[in-house]
Amino acid sequence: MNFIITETQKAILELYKEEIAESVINIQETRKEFEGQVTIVVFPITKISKKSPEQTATEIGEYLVAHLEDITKFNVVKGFLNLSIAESYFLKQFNEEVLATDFGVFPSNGKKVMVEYSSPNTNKPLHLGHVRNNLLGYSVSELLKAYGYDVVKVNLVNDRGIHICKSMLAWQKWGNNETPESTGEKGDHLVGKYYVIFDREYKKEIEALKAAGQTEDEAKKNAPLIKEAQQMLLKWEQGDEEVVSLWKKMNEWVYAGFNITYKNLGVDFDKFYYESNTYLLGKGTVDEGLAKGVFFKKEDGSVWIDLTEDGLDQKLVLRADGTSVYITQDLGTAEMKHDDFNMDESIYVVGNEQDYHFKVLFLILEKLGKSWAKGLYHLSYGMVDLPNGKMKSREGTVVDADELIESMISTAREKTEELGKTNDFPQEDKEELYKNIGLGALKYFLLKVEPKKRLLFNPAESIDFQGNTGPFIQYTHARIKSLLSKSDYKFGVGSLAFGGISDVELEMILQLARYPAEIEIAAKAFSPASLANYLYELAKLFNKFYHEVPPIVKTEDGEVKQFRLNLCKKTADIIYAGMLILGITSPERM
RNA sequence: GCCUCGGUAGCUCAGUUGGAUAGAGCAACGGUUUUCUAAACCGUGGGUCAGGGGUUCGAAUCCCUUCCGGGGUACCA
Repeated sequence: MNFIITETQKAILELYKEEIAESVINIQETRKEFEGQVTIVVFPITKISKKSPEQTATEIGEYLVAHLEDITKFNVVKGFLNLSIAESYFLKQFNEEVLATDFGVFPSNGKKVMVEYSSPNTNKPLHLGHVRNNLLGYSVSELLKAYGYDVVKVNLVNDRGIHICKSMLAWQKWGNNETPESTGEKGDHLVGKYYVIFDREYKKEIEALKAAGQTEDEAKKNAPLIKEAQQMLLKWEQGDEEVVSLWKKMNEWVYAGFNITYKNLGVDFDKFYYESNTYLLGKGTVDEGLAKGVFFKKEDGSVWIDLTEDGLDQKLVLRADGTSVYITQDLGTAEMKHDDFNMDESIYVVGNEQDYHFKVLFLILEKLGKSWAKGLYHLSYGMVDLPNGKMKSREGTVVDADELIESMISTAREKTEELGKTNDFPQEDKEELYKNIGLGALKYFLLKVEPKKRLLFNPAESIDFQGNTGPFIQYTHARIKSLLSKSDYKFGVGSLAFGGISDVELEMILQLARYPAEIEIAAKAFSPASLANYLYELAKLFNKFYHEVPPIVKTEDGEVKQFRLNLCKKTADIIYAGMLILGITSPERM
């Protein structure tokens, strides 16, 4: 549409004798209720024309029709100049751009980006909140790949700390040597069970101490269990053999469990980092900061940075006893990751409760003069809430990832069998299909919402399979595939000459042509949600088209048939590719 | 208290740099299948875009302010 902007600039120069910036020309798609396809908003131009909006629009309209062959006519509604563009223009665009094999494929941009996501704690199984993180991280990675980046997916596993010791201690005390093998339980669930047991017993002790006259805070500190857990952590840090081997054993159980969940979710990683290897990092960075005068030391020996000039607070970066805090580790880890991969950009997919932490982290790295600090980005997303509030692993009020996946698949099975769609499928294919549909519904449900918004999940209401859902889009794809196979489709660029394409067909061309721009928008915003909504609009439009047009398979006119089949084929291709970016597979049949 | 992110239909959500009468889905009601998959399509009803003020030819969108909700707030990660 650039030619319209250029020509409008010329029109203004000729009519009103003034040069005008491209940005002043506000161009948009014409609303359906008006005639035309492209609209120029002329209000901003009236300042130059010194005439009424209607008169300005009319003058420009007349100029454009006279000078551009592809603009056939125009109409003016208030300050809106609606242009009708020749059908041949769109047909040409469709045949030459949209049907090209490299349509929507971005060449490499030569940049490397790291996406860090998942980052689980190894003391409990994954829940719905983690699922959102994983799907978002995976999808953003795919999106950036599609946009031309070289992507490295990493997982920084939080495999050490007091929380792990809690599970370990409870298992030692009450576990009776249970193992995943002996119980048949998934390893992460087994370990999580002891985390819950710890919390339950710990609370009992707190209550007892409170009954004995201690305050809540005292009781929390003095409970024997928490002291024992802290002892255990100390031993772990000292390399105590018994503790370390228990830690290794239980972590292995958890990893085996996570691997299954990751596989079911369809997410993967190029590299794992373990906090047990990185938690001592960052002290060198602290020294560097002190030397550069970015940090300062207090009398007690603790190290701080003053960010009050940046509207933030003073922040501790190293304790008085020389041990690190969270941000110390993250400073060190950031440097290490950069040394390892030398990436241009780095995305941290982490929940919004850490907004402040990352703001501080990035600011510190910038103040330390790290050239790569400006390429860091915190992809912050909202919590997943249940109707009665937040999920809490300790209290067992969570939607478990494995159970959720399982229930999505069985719902897909029920619905599909109810519809009788898979009666002639081999058993293996059926299971594959149910998995694709169930996960398609789940993934789309979570990804269609803008990341930063928090999201409500009501376990009592099952995730839909109709309307604005994954299965709806998958269904559209399957429908097209069926149609193409029945029509014996062969690719061929259609004629430019034939007339009479309908409104829906025109809309489809426009919607299809938008795909590369949508990838770009989504990639720049790190937002699979906008892509998801685009794909939904495309699928919806296709279904409308499918109903309005007489059966394509039986179309007599070869050119019309070819054109319509091309529309179908391209729609299926884009749905397939776009859904893959969301991590969703679109079946051939469903 | 301060910082930060949200508040759009009964519910779940779209709404790019300010543009025309704010859109979908679900739920409710009604209709569509001798034709390529009805997980579809078409229609009806449903709104003080949290409230107020301002800027503008024009505000869900920008500014100010109040209310409600989430999160953070210096030695947890």
